[in-house]
Amino acid sequence: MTSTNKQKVYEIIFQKIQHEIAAGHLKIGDKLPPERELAALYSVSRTSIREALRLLEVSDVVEIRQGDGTFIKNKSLHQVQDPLSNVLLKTDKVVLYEMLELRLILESQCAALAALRADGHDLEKIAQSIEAMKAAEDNEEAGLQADFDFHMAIAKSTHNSVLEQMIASLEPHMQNTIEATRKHRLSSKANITRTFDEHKAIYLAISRGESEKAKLLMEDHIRTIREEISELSF
Amino acid sequence: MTSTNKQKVYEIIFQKIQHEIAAGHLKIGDKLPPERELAALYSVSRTSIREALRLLEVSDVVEIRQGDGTFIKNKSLHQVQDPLSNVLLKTDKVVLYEMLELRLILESQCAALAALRADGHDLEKIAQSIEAMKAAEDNEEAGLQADFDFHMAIAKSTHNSVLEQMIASLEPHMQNTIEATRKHRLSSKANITRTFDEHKAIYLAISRGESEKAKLLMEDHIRTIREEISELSF
DNA sequence: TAAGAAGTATTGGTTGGACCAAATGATTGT
DNA sequence: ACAATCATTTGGTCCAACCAATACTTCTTA
Repeated sequence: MTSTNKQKVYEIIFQKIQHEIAAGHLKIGDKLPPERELAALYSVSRTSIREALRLLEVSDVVEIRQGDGTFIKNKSLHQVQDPLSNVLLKTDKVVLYEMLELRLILESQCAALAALRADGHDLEKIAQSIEAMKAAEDNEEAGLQADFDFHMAIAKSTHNSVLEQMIASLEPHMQNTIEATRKHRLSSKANITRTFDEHKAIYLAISRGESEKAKLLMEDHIRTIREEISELSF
Repeated sequence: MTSTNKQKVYEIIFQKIQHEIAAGHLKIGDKLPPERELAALYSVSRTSIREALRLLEVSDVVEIRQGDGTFIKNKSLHQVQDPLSNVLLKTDKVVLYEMLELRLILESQCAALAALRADGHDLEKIAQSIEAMKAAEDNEEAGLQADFDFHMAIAKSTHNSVLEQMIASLEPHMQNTIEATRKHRLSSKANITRTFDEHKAIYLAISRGESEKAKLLMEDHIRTIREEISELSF
């Protein structure tokens, strides 16, 4: 994944084909359309199809036989299905609190794991997102993005790509709660640096390898978000 | 591998680069020569180099950054020869353990929340899945389903639809690990009731509202799965 | 002198077409 | 009915060109 989070063509094709398998459209033993046909189907080059199929082969999802074809070998395991595809994303209060509860579970553990596993590069990324948020005081969109980047950087620091993907899949909801929290906090000058301070404290705990403290601070951070959102009217 | 056992060019390049790393010629952090240079070095096309690098990337041996280069990320993975188990699908082992780590995080909290929130109907569903698993001793598929239903019933008992959806999205992976664990346990009569006992203990803790105990029991349950799966992969 | 902007170079990503190689299926001959 | 041959299909490899992201260098401005 590029730092701009733009997905590569072969990654997209890789995911689409896995989705076809997960959805039952393709079953074990089935033969995929030939490469040239897939290229036409997805409107990409045959090279991109080959790269995607290579990923599927390495993932043991397909078996590729020259002169014969590409066959479905196993159900997809690598790619976590988009868990939120069936959950209506709106600011309905119940769903919002459930999301926050999920975040509490996932992100507190992310913080704990990050404290144990973050390397220098990870810590730099986390620090950068904090600085970016501070620098974006007058830029709501940049501040929003920097806030999310902070949480994403911690998820990456766990060095667990599945966990990382799971957090990434929560982005729309997180943007939503971050936006609501920031709006609330911008109403009072005393609150403006609050998020910064909370993020900073979490970062320090992670950088010092204080796993349990990082976990508790992240729990407090998300519980505080929850309290503030309950104050807001919907 | 073709039926004539003729190796593909990108497989050869993949192995050569791994050998370079294993021999110490390339170290973690080192930057590989650019793709075009590697193509000239190995007298193959840039496409073949890209396919080989893709394999290295997926194997987590290198990190590829557009506009920057290809960097050695990990030492060459030890190539496991023929897998001993046909049940455990040849997925990327790292991803499997990452999945289990995610399950540990999510499901232990599910158990904790279920202990606080499960009502009579929830408890009955959990109990039913345990009974169903016991009754399915000679029916592998039914036992597999009942095992998964157990975990799903606990997720439902949290009364958090988002969390429930998240667990449901892990079904393919969970089916896989459940199947591998069950096959291992069926090899010894003493082990046959092990899953039943573990599930029963979790159920009792949940039914008694013992949140922390339910959490710890589920952690132990999943950690045991992890250990058994690591045994199977030898 | 330092910081920021602009320009340049490097390197990975994608495309499309051509050709090679392996496997399969169809056709022909015995 | 079977074997040999040929044609077709489909994956493997190659190539050159172009696009996109990142890093580095140079220039400008305060």
